Amino acid sequence: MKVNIFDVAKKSGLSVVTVSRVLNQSTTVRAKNRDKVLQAMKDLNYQPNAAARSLALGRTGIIGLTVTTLDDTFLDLVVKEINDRLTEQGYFLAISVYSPEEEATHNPLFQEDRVDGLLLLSPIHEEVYVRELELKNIPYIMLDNQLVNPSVPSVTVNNRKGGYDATRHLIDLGHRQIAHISGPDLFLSSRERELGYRMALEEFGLEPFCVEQGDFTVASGYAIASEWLRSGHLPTAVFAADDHIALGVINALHYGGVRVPQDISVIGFDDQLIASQLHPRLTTIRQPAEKIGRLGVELLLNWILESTRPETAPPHQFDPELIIRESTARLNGQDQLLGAE
Amino acid sequence: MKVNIFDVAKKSGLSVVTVSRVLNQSTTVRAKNRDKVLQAMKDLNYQPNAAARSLALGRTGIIGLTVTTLDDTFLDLVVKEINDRLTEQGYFLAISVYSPEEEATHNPLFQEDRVDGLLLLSPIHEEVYVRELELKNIPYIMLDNQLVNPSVPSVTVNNRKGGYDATRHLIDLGHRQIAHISGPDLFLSSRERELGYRMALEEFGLEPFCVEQGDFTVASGYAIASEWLRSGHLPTAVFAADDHIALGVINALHYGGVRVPQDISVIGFDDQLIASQLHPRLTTIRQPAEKIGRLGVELLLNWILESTRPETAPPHQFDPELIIRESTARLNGQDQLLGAE
DNA sequence: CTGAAAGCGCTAACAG
DNA sequence: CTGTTAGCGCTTTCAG
Repeated sequence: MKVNIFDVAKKSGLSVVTVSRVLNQSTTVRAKNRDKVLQAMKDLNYQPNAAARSLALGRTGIIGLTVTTLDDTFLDLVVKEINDRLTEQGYFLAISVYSPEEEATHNPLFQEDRVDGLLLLSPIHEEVYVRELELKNIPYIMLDNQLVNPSVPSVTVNNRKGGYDATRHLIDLGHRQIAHISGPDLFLSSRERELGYRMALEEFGLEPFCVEQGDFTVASGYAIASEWLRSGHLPTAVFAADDHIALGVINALHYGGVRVPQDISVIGFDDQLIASQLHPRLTTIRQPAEKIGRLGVELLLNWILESTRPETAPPHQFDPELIIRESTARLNGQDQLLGAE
Repeated sequence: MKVNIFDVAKKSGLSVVTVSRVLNQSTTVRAKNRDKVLQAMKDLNYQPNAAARSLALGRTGIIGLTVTTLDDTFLDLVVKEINDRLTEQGYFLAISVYSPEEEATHNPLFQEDRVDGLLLLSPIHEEVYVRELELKNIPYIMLDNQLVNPSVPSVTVNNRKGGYDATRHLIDLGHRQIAHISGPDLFLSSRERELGYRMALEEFGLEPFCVEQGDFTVASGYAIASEWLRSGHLPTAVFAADDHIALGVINALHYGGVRVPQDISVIGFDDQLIASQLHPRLTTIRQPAEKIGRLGVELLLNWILESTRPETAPPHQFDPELIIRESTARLNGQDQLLGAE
C-alpha cells in the first residue's frame, strides 16, 4: 500500500537519488528524466514521508504558534499575517491552543523537537515558557507578551502610548472628567494602558475621574457603567482598556438614556471588528497586528537560519494607532461628531 | 550539542533499547535501571526526536485541523473541545488557517503525510478537499460542512430544524409578520435555515413578511434594518441567519427609535459570546459545538485506529438548541419579556 | 529483563 | 547529470 521513494525509482527506471532531486526541485536533472519521475509519482500516487524528510534534513519546516483563545480579531489578524509570511518562506504554521493553567511541559509543541521554532502569541505565564524553551534550546519569539524581560526576544505594542493617545484624544476634545476602566491587573498591558491614561491627565493637571477594574468583557463594562448610572455620578468621557468593555459601557449608557457620543464619549482599545460595525462605531486604539506578525516571523526565521539570537535592545515595539470613529465627540458638542474613519 | 538516545544509553550504562523502553513507558524495565536512564536524560537534557519517532512508528501522533478564520465563538468552542479530547488520547492538534481561495494541494497539511488524520471545520470548497484526501488516503472528518454528500464522513448541525425552531418560537409568541435575513446563498446552512423558516410559516398558513439576503456581518443586518425603517414597512419579528446580522438589526432599530423586543422581536443563530452579553441579550439558536468536536474526534480516531471508515448512514447530525433571552417577546407584549437564560 | 541488529524513508556527500 | 553508500534517531523483532 505505502509507496516510497524506491518504488518510484524502480517504476521510473532511475535511482532514488534522482527521485529525491526531483522532489527537491534540484535543477540538475535532465528534463526527460524529471518527467519520467513525475509520471511515476503520479502513477503510484506517491506521497513523500515528512518524518523521514525531517529526520534526514534535521529540520521540520514547521513553526509552532501558541495562543490562548481564538475568538478575537487581533489574534486572527496576527495569525493570518504570520501564516502568509511563513508560507512565503516555505514554512508551515501549526497553531496550538492551550489554556494558561496547563503546564508548559505538557504542550506537545514543547515536548519533542517537532518544530523549528516557536511563536508565543499573547502568552500568560511566559516565564514558565521561557525557562522551558531556553532549556530545550528552541528558537522562539514572544509576541504581544506581558512581561518586560530585556533578555527575551519579543515584539510588543507600546500600550502606554496607546493609553496616552486615547486619553489625550479625549482631553483634546475638551473633556476633563475622564474615567478609566482597566483590564485585569495581572496583565502588563492593562497596567501600561492605565499608566498612559494617568500620564496624559497629569500632563494637563487633571485628576482621574475614577478608575474601575474590568476584565476585558462586555459584561464588565456594562456592569460598571450601570453602577455609574445608578449613582448618578457620571464622567463626560471614558477610556476603556479594550473594545469589549467599551461596548458594554455604551450599551449600558444607551439603556440609561445617555447618548454616546453626545452626552458621553467612549474610546476603546484593540479595534475588534464588531466594534467598528456597531453604531456608534467605536473610536479606538488599533494594535498593529500585521506588523507584529511580520516582524515576529522575520526575527524567528533569522534566528533559525543564521542561528543568531535576535537583539533585544532596543526592544522591538510598535506604536498603536488612534482610530477616530463615532463614539467620541467634543465636550458639550452640539452633536458635533468628529470625522469618521 | 544535539544529544540522542545513544548518548543517554552511554551515560546511563545501558543500551539504547532500554532507553527506548523507558521512553515508551514499557513496564519491563527494572526500576533501578529506569531511574538511571531518567537521571541520564535529565543530566543531558535529552529531547527525543519526533521525526525519528514518527518514522520508526509509522505514525505522527498529530491530527490536523483546517479552519478559515479564528475570530468566532463557535469555532473557538469546537476547537477547544477537539483539543481536549485529542490530548486525552495522546494526540496533538495542529491547526492550520487557510483561505478558501488557496488550492487544497497547497495546504502543507495535505502535502506530505504530516498528520495521522484531518478534521475540516466549516470547509468552503469541500469537494476539492475530499478529492485530495481520498487520493492521498488520509483519514478525515468534515465538521459543520456545507455539502450533503452521503459518502463523506461528516458531523453536521440540523440547520433546517434550527431555522424552524427559531421561526416557531416567534410564531408561538404570536408573531405573524416575520421577516428573515438569510446568509449567503453559497452556504447550505443559509439555505437550510431559510427552508426551516419557510416550513414553520407554512405550517401555520403564514407568508414570509420578506426575505432579505445578508452576509453574516453586523453591517449587513444594520443596512437591511435601516432600509426597513426608511420605508416604514416593518415586520413584528425578525429571524436573522446569524447573530452578527441580528446584532446589526437590533442596532439599527434602536437608532430608529424602535424597541427590541417591545416593538420588534429579533432572534439570531450561533450563540456568539458577545451577543449574549449585549443588551437586550440575544435570543438565538445555539450550535452544539462541543458535541460536534467530540464526535468528530471519536469518528476520526476510530478510523485511524481500526482503519475502518466511519459509517455515513444515518448521517451524524445534531440538533441545535433554542436559547431564549431578551430580544424576543410576545407580540404587542406589554414589555412582557420572556424568561432569561 | 536486556541488548544486537535491522529497518522506517529520505537526503547528502562523494564518485563516476 | 546520475548513482552508490552512509547515515538521521528511534523502535522492533529475536536472542540471550
